[in-house]
Amino acid sequence: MDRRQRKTRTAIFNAFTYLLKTENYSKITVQQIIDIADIGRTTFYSHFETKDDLLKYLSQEIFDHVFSDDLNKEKTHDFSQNHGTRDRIRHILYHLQEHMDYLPGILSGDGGDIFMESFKKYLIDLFTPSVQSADKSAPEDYILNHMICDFSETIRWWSRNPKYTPDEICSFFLENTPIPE
Amino acid sequence: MDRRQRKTRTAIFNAFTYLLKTENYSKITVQQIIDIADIGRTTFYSHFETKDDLLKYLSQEIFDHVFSDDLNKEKTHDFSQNHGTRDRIRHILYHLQEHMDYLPGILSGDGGDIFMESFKKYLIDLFTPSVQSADKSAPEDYILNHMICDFSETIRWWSRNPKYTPDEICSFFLENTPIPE
DNA sequence: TTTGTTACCGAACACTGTGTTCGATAACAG
DNA sequence: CTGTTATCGAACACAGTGTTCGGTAACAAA
Repeated sequence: MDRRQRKTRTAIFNAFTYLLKTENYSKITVQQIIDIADIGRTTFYSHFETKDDLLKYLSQEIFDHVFSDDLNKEKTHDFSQNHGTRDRIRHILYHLQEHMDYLPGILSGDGGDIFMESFKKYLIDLFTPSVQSADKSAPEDYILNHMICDFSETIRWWSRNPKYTPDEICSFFLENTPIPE
Repeated sequence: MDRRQRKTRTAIFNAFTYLLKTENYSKITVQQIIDIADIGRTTFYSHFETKDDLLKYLSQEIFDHVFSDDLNKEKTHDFSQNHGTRDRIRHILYHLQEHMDYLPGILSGDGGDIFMESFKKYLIDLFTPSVQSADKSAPEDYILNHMICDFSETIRWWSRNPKYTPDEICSFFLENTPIPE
């Protein structure tokens, strides 16, 4: 990839995350991003189709970081279906902590929908084994949805109460959303 | 209140809920509402400051309907703190079902934030007793937030799976978000 | 019925933000 | 050195917002 392309791309991402620290996604305008990234209007639109498009790529970047080695580890030693789920959750929370300063800005309103759409794909892999081994009358779909919602709400809550460690957050989560071991 | 005012007000609400049945809140424009309500532009803005403002009033209207007699019932015979919570939940779900056709349109994206801001105030009253009698290590604030999120997500799920009865939904909810009796 | 008030109308307006076009410039790769 | 490609900036059309203003018609009270 052209060095110029890389530079503008990171400049855009930096400007975007910078703005997300103090403003909700919906309130941020493309013009603001352009001004702070200090690039031409045309340049922005040659990289991303819309603001929503930009958020999709940013989300993907986050997930690549948060889930990358976690998934590898899981696939190599593939022991009983949901043993180790707790470790995986802790691991994800650990990585997620690094993005915590601008995550609230994403998770609110329309941004939340875009982010969650991708996020859910990963969480489905994480929680499906637990759902299947759970013995409940509610539809699997409901329980899965429930766990995903709990997890993402936990992250949202964490971003408002950042004093807690990933391990504490993991305990809070598992205490209130029991996962069969 | 002037009959003309009442007529336009309900015309606006009707147009709004009509649009919400097929479109998400964020995508709806004031112009669409005006066209369908068949009123002048000036008239709309003399009733509501913005689209967000309109949603706040609509939400309030919904809550007035859903929580009205429920709260009365609770205040008259005020027995042990959280006995009857299940009944109250069932009762709320029953009323909520009537608005289910346009609720998904509200709950997505920015609309969801506005709706939930008011909704939470009611749910805090509903769940706080249960949280206090729960014996958990997580902060009360976390657990309360957790329950509120579970409940609203249950409603969102229900709106996508409308074939279930309020009683079934209530069971699903309580099965996965235990409330101490 | 008359009269003063108030809601509604619609056309126009200023404003903000979006996404595109085009020609010029400068960085890049081979 | 040369052809390619990313960037730039200014201008543009467009969509949506919220306001202003003068005219009209419904209202409520005398």
